[in-house]
Amino acid sequence: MTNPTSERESRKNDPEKTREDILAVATEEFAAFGLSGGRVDAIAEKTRTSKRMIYYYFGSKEDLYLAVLEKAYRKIRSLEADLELAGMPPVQALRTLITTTFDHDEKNPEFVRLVSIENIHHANHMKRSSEIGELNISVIRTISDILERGRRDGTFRHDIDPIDLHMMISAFCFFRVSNRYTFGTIFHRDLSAPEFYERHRTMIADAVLAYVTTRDGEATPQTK
Amino acid sequence: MTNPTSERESRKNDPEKTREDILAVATEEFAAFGLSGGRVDAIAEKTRTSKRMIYYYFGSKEDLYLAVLEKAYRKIRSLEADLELAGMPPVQALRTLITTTFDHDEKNPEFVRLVSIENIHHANHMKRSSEIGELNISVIRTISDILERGRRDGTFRHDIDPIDLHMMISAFCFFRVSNRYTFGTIFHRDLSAPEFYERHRTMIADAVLAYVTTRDGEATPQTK
DNA sequence: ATTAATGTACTAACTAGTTCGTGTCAATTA
DNA sequence: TAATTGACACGAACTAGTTAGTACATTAAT
Repeated sequence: MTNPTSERESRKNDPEKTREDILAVATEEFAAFGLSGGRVDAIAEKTRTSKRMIYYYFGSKEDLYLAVLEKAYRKIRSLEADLELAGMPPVQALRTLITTTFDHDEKNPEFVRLVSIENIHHANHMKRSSEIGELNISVIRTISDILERGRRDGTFRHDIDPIDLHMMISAFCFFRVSNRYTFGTIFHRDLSAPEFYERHRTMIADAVLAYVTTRDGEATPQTK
Repeated sequence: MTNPTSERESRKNDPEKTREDILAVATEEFAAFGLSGGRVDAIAEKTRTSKRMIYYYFGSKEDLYLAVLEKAYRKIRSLEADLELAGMPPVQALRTLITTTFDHDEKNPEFVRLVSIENIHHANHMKRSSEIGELNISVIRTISDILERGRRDGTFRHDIDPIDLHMMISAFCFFRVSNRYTFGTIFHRDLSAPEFYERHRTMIADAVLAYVTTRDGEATPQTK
């Protein structure tokens, strides 16, 4: 019935490629429309395989979403690892960490969007993931080390918590990407435009460094 | 036919209350589950009225969502207006603006979530809103004025753009709330816990003030 | 020949939006 | 003053279209 003549297209099984293909398409779909907004059928259509395969490999929509999320986190983790900040003087190490974070978020808006989406869902999928739970504490050790050395050589203030500092750095870099659209609409400024890239990158690093290098007590005046 | 006996519950028409009721419930629903995740039927059930009324007053799910968003923005706008920062010395004015923003985001997580959700949707609804488009530029004027006065009396650096500074302040305050869940899961730290409130509030203000008060050229060292 | 991989066609449940009919109230008319 | 009318406010039940997930059959690989 289905094409009895010669042009019978033969199939090639390639499980890994199929899996990766689905993951890539799903990443796009979920990053674009969210978990509830993303459509399994839409993913299936954009894939060179079928919906059946999505369920064959990933079981459910939610598990597919989790796989997408895990892949995104795996990527950022490897980035932080090979920075070799331990060899640099503290100020330079911190500046490098900040600009690296900045560049990462700038270049990976889907990652930023996926994390935003996961927050809308109260991080419920992430909680179920053994993988993501473990593998993000390395940044904190890196920051602790930089802070420690900066304190010892007298350049950094003494009352900074590493997780707080990480939050501060992430906040800057993340917001610029995550809130692009509302910000752009309200202030008529396209935050993804190249003209702001260098300026914001420097500004963010300057701000964080200005903070960590202020003397403890006299930090900043409460009044003029 | 319908209950011929005495217990005929009479209906009271109260259009404004009905409208407000729907809006309040919809705000919760959309903030909790997003636009695609939020269910019109769920909203209808939690309301003391029916689904018919939602469509009667708001026309469509998307228009209801837009109404929710507009109401949220209307609220923050009124807050910024009555601050009277013009009378304060620049450093104090800026610190007040920062802590006010911080407190607002802290106390209105639904607002933060709605804005996150709107960014997932590329701010497409906001773009259609005449109301939101106009009414948020007042902050920029306020910041411009503070920066101007700070420059004149020699406390602030000269190369700061008011919109950039607003972004910086928003980023800090917003991220803490918007990324609560993923952050909490990864670092086992509940950012909504009261023990961090004062510390983060001070930290954020200190960081911004440290940045704006650094001398222009020597800002922060590129290397140690 | 047995298992792994894949495609087609389907379904059960859900979901945004609608239909149709009823209750409320205030202005108008008798 | 009592009855009438019509615009607005409201509710229950329904519909048409979608959407996540599956049953079943078929083809490749080892």
